[in-house]
Amino acid sequence: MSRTKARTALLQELEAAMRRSSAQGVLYGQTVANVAGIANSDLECMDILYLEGRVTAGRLAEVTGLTTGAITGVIDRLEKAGLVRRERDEKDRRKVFIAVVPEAAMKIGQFYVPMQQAMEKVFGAYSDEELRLLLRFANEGYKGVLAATEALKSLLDTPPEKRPDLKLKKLR
Amino acid sequence: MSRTKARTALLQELEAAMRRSSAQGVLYGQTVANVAGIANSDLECMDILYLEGRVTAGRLAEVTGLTTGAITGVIDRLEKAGLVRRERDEKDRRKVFIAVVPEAAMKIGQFYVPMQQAMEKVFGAYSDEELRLLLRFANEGYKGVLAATEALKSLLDTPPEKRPDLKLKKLR
DNA sequence: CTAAATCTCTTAGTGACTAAGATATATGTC
DNA sequence: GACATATATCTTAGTCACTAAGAGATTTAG
Repeated sequence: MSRTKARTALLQELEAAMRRSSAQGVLYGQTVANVAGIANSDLECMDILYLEGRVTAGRLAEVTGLTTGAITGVIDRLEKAGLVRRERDEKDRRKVFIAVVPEAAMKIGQFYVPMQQAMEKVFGAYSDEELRLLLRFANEGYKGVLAATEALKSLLDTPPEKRPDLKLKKLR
Repeated sequence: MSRTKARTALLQELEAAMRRSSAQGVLYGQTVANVAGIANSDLECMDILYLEGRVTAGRLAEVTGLTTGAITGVIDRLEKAGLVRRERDEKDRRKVFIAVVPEAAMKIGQFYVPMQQAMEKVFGAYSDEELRLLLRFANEGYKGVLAATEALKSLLDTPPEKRPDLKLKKLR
């Protein structure tokens, strides 16, 4: 029992630590947007473009959870700033692909240097094997959060009175 | 050289994986705010109140990076929703402490259940020792991100022409 | 060839945000 | 103790990104 108790405490501490660091990560992003002089959502879209490459406007709406109308605004601003280009799909002319302009986007990349340096320092203290564990966790964590997001969204479509009444383990 | 190369690749993969999962974490938060019917910043403040306990309005502004005026709005909305209470400090009557109303805040806590369940499942696959490694990393990562945020902010105060010209290791 | 579906953009209206300053209280100096 | 300065929150006016609804353009299905 003292075994499980220790683990419970550990899990709780872990949850708090992850929330703290993830909250700080959000703040870092806000600061980058601020320094770069672009809106938060604009930066988020740049991030998606970096991770996914050339994507359609609709895909951006899907991933960010914004309406297509809002995305039009995002792209307008990013295009005006010279950070991305609209490219009509020749196969299906309804679609608009968004592509980053590499040279301009590098200016934004600069603002991630402090973060990269900090992370390099942190990672430096870990062995290859430990890093592999962290990688495994990051990937599994991603899948978990993705699934949780879907579960929560489906809750949105369920009328409140017939929701499966989530049980709280404890006061969050 | 092949050793270092493997590590470089590992670090790169790790960075991408962490960005992905942290981006998805942001989306989870947005979805919670949506389902709960409150603004994003309002939820962020609830989170801070959970992590730090009873704090002043000014502290909320400091931590979120919002102006005090914006925080007034946040608190107004949260108070109207019955989620927090304003409590004037009797020692220093200029200050206003914000305290969560536990019963009402639990309704928000519900929306974190899918996330908790997902994380429980993920964590379940790790030994106590591995979890301790993750905890160590989360704590060090937090400190790193915090420091990086400060470094970036100080960059904001430096006029662009005399910035120490950050060198990019590679296109982000 | 027409109807329905899909993708992006447009428009009008809303709400959270900032900047600047007002208000209230506290602290330091003489 | 009175006055100036500092600190903490709130108010106001104006701005900007967002949503909802629907229009326009193109593709797909019958």
